[in-house]
Amino acid sequence: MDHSKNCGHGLTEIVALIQREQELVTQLRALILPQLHNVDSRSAELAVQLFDDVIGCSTSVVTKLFSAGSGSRATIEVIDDKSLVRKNSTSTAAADIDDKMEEQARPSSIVGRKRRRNDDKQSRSLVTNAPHYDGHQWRKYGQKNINGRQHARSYYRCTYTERNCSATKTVQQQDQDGGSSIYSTDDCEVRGAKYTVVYYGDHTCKDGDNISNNIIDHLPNLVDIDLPRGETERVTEEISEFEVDLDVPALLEVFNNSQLNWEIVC
DNA sequence: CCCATTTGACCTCG
DNA sequence: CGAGGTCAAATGGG
Repeated sequence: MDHSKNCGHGLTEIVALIQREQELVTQLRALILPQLHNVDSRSAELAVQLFDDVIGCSTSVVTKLFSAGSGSRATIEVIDDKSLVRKNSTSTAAADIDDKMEEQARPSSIVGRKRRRNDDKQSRSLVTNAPHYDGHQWRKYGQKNINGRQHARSYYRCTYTERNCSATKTVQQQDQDGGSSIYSTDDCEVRGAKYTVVYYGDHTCKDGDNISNNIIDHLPNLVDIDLPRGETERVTEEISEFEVDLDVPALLEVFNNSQLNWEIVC
């Protein structure tokens, strides 16, 4: 991949900047939401939506930039795993029709069972240290070992599927350099680990106003780090601690790292 | 007993 | 056919 020496130019740089922005927003959200919820749960709810909107906007920018450039060389890094990301379908209506035709054409070997892939949903991804602090409540429905990855990928869907909420997400812990241990129980490593979170679809479950109120309450349940059972408990403990008494040093560390990355990019 | 998670089987797509 | 995504029975915790 050749790239111009000039800093700050080109699609990839812009995309990298936006990715950084998304990451920072996510971290900011992780910092603010628990605090805010203690003070005013309504504001916390509003903040969740605002954060979502901000991230959604920047994702749209990336999408537009990419389609405008339609360049072949720039690989969108906001989405770091190409297998996760299908192009955002421009013709949703057509896709809909396709879907229905497909439904009919399918051999009905599967009785009353239909598996949909996320391909036709809007996807946006970000890298974060706190994949569980996204303000929504998720239920895990699967976990998979991915080829060439040190850590399994976890699959989540919105808890409120009964309310026609089709939002799903996948969480993939990024590989550590060195790769000496597959499942490190080292606190530092767990804390410093980064996760690629890919969101599919939008939350349509926001209507009820009692939903977001208990989001934060359940945060410890949202721990989705792919560790063997015993270790999950450890992490849960750690997150609880994090929630009750924000781990400011760790967050500062994160922010400091972000600053470093900024310098690299610009 | 209810509900969330785990886990292996199954399905879909490239 | 392999890899990734989803389902659903089993399991365990509250």
